[in-house]
Amino acid sequence: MLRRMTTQKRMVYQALEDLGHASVEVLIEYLKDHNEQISLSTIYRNIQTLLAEEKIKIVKLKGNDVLETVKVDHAHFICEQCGRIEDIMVDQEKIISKAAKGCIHQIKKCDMAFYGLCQKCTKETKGERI
Amino acid sequence: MLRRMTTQKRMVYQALEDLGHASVEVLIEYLKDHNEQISLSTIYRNIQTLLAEEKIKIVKLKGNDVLETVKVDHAHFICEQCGRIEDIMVDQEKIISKAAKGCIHQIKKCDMAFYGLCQKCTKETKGERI
DNA sequence: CTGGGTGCAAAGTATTTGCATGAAC
DNA sequence: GTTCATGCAAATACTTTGCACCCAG
Repeated sequence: MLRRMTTQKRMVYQALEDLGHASVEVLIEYLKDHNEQISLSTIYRNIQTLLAEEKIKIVKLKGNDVLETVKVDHAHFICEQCGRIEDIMVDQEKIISKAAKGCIHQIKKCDMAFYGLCQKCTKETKGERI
Repeated sequence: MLRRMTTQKRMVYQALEDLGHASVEVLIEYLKDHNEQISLSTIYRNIQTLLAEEKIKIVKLKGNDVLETVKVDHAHFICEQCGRIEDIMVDQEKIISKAAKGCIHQIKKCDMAFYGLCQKCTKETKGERI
């Protein structure tokens, strides 16, 4: 089955590029806000199509599903206070080889998410203490 | 609001202990199969309650949500071939301190999932090649 | 042209909620 | 006894699907 690139599909993909990370809900809201001419069912269908084509992927961060375009391997940082999600680079190869040592299985790749306080929230928290 | 421990809540928690990891669907099926006297809405309500009490948590592995009881920090290994999910131990402290070096944010904890071929599937795959 | 894609509305699923009754503490 | 939890059924998401029409390749 040949996959076509359509206006709507481009809209969905572009929205995810713009947003960086987005839940289905946020993605839909974004598309509506930008007055994009696209129906709900088409959004859902294109999410499925793009997932199947591996142009986007779905990850669970802090208990919520978020979509993102497929990028080079990276980990996520999630601020527990403001909810901000950011990409961070880590040496996945090294971590995988470390983990592989204590593991009888053959590890190929990994997903990582780090949680904590972002720079902004850290400053604000310190400020409160004065 | 005082949280009570009820028969049904115990059933939900126990089922997750027994199963190790389970999607909501599998959990429901398990409870039904064991002829447990519990209604659907109570299952959902207890999942919410247990999550709020942090007695269980929800993680996304290979695109699916799974529930598990809260255990000491561990990572997950997911076999890409058979879907088997297993807990593996890794030195999270070390990984966090490594990640923290290249990051302007304050990292407190992390979630990790490793993907690959489990021991069994590795053997089977090798067998095929002979 | 032709077959995959779209919009709409309707159908499915999954999850939540209101209310009277039952059971922890 | 209170107050929270349960069961049932109804309500509310959220997502998928059937179908006629449309457009990318």
